[in-house]
Formats: sequence, structure tokens, C-alpha cells
Amino acid sequence: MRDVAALAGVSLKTVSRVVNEEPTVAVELVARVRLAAERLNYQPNLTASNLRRGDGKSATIGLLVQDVSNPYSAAIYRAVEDVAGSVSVSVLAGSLDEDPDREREMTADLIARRVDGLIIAPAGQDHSYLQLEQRSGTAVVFVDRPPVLLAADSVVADNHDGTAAGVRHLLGHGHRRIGFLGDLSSIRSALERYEGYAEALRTAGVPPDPGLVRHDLHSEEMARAACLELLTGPNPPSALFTAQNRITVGAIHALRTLRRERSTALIGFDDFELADLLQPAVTVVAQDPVAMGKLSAELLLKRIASRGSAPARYVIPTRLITRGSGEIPPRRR
Amino acid sequence: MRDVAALAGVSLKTVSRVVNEEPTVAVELVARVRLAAERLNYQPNLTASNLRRGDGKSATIGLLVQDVSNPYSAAIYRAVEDVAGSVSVSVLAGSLDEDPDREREMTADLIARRVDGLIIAPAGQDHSYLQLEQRSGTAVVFVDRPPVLLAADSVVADNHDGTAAGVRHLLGHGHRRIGFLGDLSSIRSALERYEGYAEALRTAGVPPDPGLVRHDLHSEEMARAACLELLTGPNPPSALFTAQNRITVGAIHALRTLRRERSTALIGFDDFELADLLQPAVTVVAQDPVAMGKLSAELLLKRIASRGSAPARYVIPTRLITRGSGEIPPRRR
DNA sequence: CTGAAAGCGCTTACAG
DNA sequence: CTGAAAGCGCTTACAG
Repeated sequence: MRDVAALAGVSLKTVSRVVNEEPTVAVELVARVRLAAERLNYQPNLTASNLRRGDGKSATIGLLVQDVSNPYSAAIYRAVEDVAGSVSVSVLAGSLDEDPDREREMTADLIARRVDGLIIAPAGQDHSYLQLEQRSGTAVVFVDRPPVLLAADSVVADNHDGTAAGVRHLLGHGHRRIGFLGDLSSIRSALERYEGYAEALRTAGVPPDPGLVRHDLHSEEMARAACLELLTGPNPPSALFTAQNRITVGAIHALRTLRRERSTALIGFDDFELADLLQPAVTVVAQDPVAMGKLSAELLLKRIASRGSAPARYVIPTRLITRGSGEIPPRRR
Repeated sequence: MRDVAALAGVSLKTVSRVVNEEPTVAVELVARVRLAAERLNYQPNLTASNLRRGDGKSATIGLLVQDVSNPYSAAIYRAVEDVAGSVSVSVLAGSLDEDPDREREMTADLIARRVDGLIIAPAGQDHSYLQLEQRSGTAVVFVDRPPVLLAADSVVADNHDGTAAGVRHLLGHGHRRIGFLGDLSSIRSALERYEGYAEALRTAGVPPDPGLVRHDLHSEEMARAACLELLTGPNPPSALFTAQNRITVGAIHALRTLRRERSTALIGFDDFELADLLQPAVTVVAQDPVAMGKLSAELLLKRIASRGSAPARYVIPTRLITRGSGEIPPRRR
């Protein structure tokens, strides 16, 4: 900038004005500055400008998801990017892989880079460490999972009711022995889904059977193995509720191995690509990650613009999409 | 930092030393500074530090892909994140949606944010605008598609040979009428795939039939429609080569509609999730987006550390994964 | 409408 | 081992 000023024969401040398109510069000077900037291939340094600017805003937000390459995280990401991009805010993203330590490290790094706000799909169980950041003016919104030991906006799916609706659907088709395959029970949403399952059974007067429940399945392979074991045991379920994307895929593999995909009902939480092309097509309880990402970003931007209002919790409804696998009736005995 | 220095009763510079963990500070002072920093909830400002630092590095790189929510882009992204993260470099990413204007805008924004380097899966056809940036020290690596009118490192898949291998596989199973469904012919890799197809036919002495070729299919729906039209026309192909992910899925929909999925052979470029669970399972020419992302990031970091060497082009081999759909023989006539 | 001085939060280059 | 001064590239707050 200094060089541009020198070449154009004006002051630093005038160059600054031209770069920021302030209207109070004589057209002749604007032209001279533009030319000089062009000649020197001048590139404004946003980082220096943010440093001096009063509001201290960086026009950057941080996004921490479980894994940017997982379709669910990626859908949230894209929605966040679109909302942020519409007001020229950039997104610095990172993958947590369910690691609370990474959550803390990446948060610290983003804070050091002076992001204006943070959208977090948390891995950890204690977010009190963010309290100080909030106080010093960093906006924080939680997505997918609520904050623990911290007051902050959150956008979550209706895990409980969505699962209950799915299980009721199976009950409605005559199933009484419904298996549940769940994710890590340390994950809040996994727990809520289990509770939705348990409540649907209770409401229908079906006695719970712990033998039909498997928790802590955090990979497709683990889900496949658990499902295989469950189905080949004594008194197997006639229907399955799989509480997450990859668990559903693992269960399908197990069902195919046993050639039971057409005789065992299946409903999965989370929609996934090609669910409609499988045979039978897979009935799912679909979340709306795009809506969740969009709302999170909107909330964050609002809070960055003007903090103040009390944190709110938004629960995004799920949708049961019937495609076939969830409508398989139980076998007569 | 000033406040910390005041509270600890030391100079600014000493605080700086402690924050940067320089070893030449008396333990007693270190303790005092640490305590003061804690009390004031001091957060170092990386952005200010980078401004002053000699090398001017921001420890941030930019990544421009077609769409962060597309599995192919997302796989590249995750690989880049992992490589960058291992040396504490953050990633600022954006989606281009095949829009050359967005490519230029987002590039300008990333430059203004002073990223140390840029990994681009380009949408545009002219990258000469990056020449000045390169000269002023921004490292640039192209991934998925090579640069046009610019010399820069690139990491691309072996589109030509991969496609040729897929088509040869179909020829080897006795097919002579092989349809080709391709992406926008403005995309370099789409063209290379078409050329691979054409060459494989030529080498096998099969006369090309333009009636079997459809270009510019840029959505699943367009691919479905084109495939439907091709298969229901006179003298339809006995096998299809689909040159991209979504085209493959569109073609499968069309085949299902016509109930020809078990009688028409199909090979798709790009592997995709659940390809193995479809019936028939889908034979593909798989790219390795993780390897491509990893290599791009490594090249970029190397170039950031020390520019100099001439730009190189890396061609990542593809792999034919046979699963069933590509091994369907032609019908006897 | 234009500019000289001071300062954002930090580090460099010295001096002691 | 510690610190006072200057400066990174920019904007703020004044003055003219």
C-alpha cells in the first residue's frame, strides 16, 4: 500500500480510501491510485485491515464437524458455506472424529485465528471451556448435538420423536420383537434415539427385551457383526431399527449375508444416497442436515451482528420415508 | 498482551517470548507471565503475529473444490485437511459449482486473506490470472483438472487409460455396441474419458458410432433421460460406459425403469458408496481421491516451504473393480 | 476532499 | 536473560 501511495503520489490514507471505495475521493486521484495499484499488482491485506478495524471482525467463522468427508457432516458444511458466503464470510473447517481433545485443540486454534464465531458439532462432554470465549465476544452455536455445561444456541434433530415414529411404524406393521442397534452411548443423540425406541415400545405395551438391544456400534463393521450375532441367536427380532447411517449399511450387509433382507423389516435413522435403489429399498427416518446447517449459520451470523438474546434450542423435525424395507411384515409362526 | 505484561510486571517482549515458548526466559518470569495470562484469559492473536513475522506465512491454505458436499470433493478435502493439520496448517475451503466466476472471486478472497497456498479443482478455462499470485509467492497446486494457460503442479486421475481399460473390459466380454454417457465437454477430464473410450474401440477395430454417444450430461436426471432415450431407440447398445458418478446413478435408474439392469452391461467411472450392495453390484473404474488430495497437499506444503523446482504433473492410476454389472454378456441375436 | 500521526497486537533487530 | 524502539499493513481520529 505504501508503494502504491508513493507511485501515485498520494498519501497512504488516500490509497486506503480508494481500496475501501469510500466516495469522498476526487475521481482523478482514484484513477491514479487504481493505475498504480494495477502496476504494482497490489493486493489488499484483509488480515492487516481486520487487525486495525474497530470491530475486530475477521469475516471468518469456524466449523467443527465429525468428518468433512461424511455425507451428513458435508451437507451441514455446504449449507453453512452458502449462508456465510452470501455475506462474504469464509469458513475454516475441521474434522473431530469423535475426539474431545481434537475439539479443544481445534477450537483453540480457531480462536487464535480470531474467527468471529464457531459452529460446533461437538465430540466432547464438557463445553464450559467455551464460556470465556463467549464472554470475550466469540459467538458459538452447536449443531447436531447440544452443548454440555454451557449455555449456547443449538440446532438438533428430533432424535427422540423421530425414532419413536419409526418404531411405531414397525409396531403398526405387526412387529413385536424389534431390535435396536445404536451408536456410542456417550453421544447424546444416540441416547435420545434409544429413548425414543424404548418409549415407543412402552406406549404400545410391548415389554422391553435387553437381548434385542446393542449399543456402542461406531463403525459399519461393528454394526454388521452385532447384527449378524443378533439375528443368528435364539429368538431373533423380526424387525430392526438402526440408529445411524453406517449402522444401517452394516445391518444391510448382515441381512444380505443371511439372505434375510426380504424377511426382516428394517428402518434406519438418517437418509442416505441410493437407499431407494437397494432391494428392498430402505425405509428411513430422515434428518434434514441442510436445514440444520442453514439455521445454525443464520443463528451464528445474527449473534455475531448483535449478541444479547438468550440462547435458544431449535429442534428440527425428522421425516419418515417409506420405501419398502420398513413395511415387511413379521413372519407367521 | 500488553495487559499481561503490565500485570506480570515484565516487558511486552518477555510475554511474547513466553507465549512462543522461547527457552531463554527465567523460570520465575515464565511462571509470573503464565499466571497473568491465565487471569486475564489472554488469547494470543495469530493474525497479528503473522503480520509481523518475517516470512509473512499465515499457516492457512485455501482449497477450492466443486462442492464440499459431493463425496468425491469431500474425500479430497479430508485428505488435504489431514496433511495440513499434521503441520498445524488450517484449511479455508469453498465450493465452485462449475462456475468460473466463483473460482475467480473465491481465489481473490483467499489471496486477500493471505493464504500461503491454494489447491484448486478448477471450474474455469483460463488460469493465467494466477500467474501474478504465483510470482508474489503464493503456491498453487491443481487437483482433478490441470491448469490452463498457467504452469503449476497438478494431480489428476488417469482419465484416458482408466476409461480405456473399462471399455476394453466390456469389449473382452463380447460387447461391440457400447454406449458412452459423458459429462460437460467443457471439462477437460470429461474429454479425456471420451478419448479413452474412443481409443479403446479403435484399437479393437470397432467402428465408432456417434449414435451411441451422449455428452454434456451434468446431472443425474439428465443422465437418466439420455440413457432412457438411448436404450429405447433403434439398435440400442448392449453395454454402457458412464463417465462419472452421478451419470452412473442416473443410468441405473433408467435401466431399472426398463428392467434391463440384468441384461445391459454397465461400467461407471468413479467408485461410489453402496455400489457393492446394488443388484447387480456395479463394476467401476475407481479413482483414488484420498491419494489425490494427500499428494496435492504434500506438493503444496513443499512448494510453500521452498519454491523453485519446475511444476510437475502427477497422474494417479485408476483401478477397475469388477462387481457384476460390467461382466454381463451381450444377448445373442 | 486530503493527509500526518498514532495505534491494532504482535515480532524483529538491537542494546544492555 | 531482559527490554526499549521500530515496524508489519492497515485504519482511526484528527486537523486542515
